[in-house]
Amino acid sequence: MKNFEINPLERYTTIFKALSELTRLKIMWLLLSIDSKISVSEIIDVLEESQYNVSKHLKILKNAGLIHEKKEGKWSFYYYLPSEALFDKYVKETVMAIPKDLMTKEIIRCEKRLSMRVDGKCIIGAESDEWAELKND
Amino acid sequence: MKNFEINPLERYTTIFKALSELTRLKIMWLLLSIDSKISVSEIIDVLEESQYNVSKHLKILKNAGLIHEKKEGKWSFYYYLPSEALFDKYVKETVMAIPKDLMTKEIIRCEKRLSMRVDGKCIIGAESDEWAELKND
DNA sequence: TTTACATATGTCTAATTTAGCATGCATCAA
DNA sequence: TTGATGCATGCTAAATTAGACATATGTAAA
Repeated sequence: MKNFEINPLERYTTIFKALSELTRLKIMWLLLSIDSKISVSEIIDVLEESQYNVSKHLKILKNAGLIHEKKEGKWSFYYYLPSEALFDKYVKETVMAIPKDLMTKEIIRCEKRLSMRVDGKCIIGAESDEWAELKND
Repeated sequence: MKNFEINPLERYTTIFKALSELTRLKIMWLLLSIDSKISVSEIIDVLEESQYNVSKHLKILKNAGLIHEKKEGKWSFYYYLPSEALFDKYVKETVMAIPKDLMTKEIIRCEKRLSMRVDGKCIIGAESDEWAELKND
């Protein structure tokens, strides 16, 4: 984690930088939109990105303080936790102000992927046949 | 100027990227705060950055669509022009939500520098003795 | 028409960032 | 215990970015 003691303004540039990359912006948008946590493999499926990229981008978002992580068994779940800070609230509003139709594909794939959960839990792995059947509709 | 036709989402990542660097964030904050245009040499004096850096960072902000430019004689003035787009409005609110006390030095230097204008015009150059006397108070 | 000034920009280098690949480490099931 | 799954991370090369320096362009003043 970066040391913001040296220059407190860096906390803000770090947040903007975290949102300055396409995959991270998509992840952030999804986490702000779905009112639930999501696992790494689910994000991999939704965004069709490599496991490496998703993991690393999640770490950058997390280090910026934008999202949080919770481990459950072998899964790592990431989620957005509303903050009381004014800046953080506006960051959320800003990202949510991105026109929804630019995220159509991501929304559809995310809904499909999350609907495969059993009892609200992420059960099915990234490479499952069930997802393979669904994902390219 | 970047071609946002390829992926319209890049318009948004480009804006976040423009704000992800310290000097540019300071410039943006100042332009949002001072309800007036400001010349390149005034910014150089206020932020104590090189002419090269200020020019280049201004160009990045301008290419992101965050600020605008107006040439007057040998001066180039930059300014913020409020936008009707929801995203742009929230970007402004977000930047303005940065605690003011993190910009104290910049505020003071900017007020001093702008007070040196004559008839609202930027007259005195960056290297003038008058500014040299004031700037290190 | 020189000269000074304000600004932009091209080149080089160093630092940072990104993706691909491979590997390591848990956890869980068989 | 073995193997499979979910995830993190170290290494490398490629791409991007930032700053220093030098120079070019345009304007205004002498």
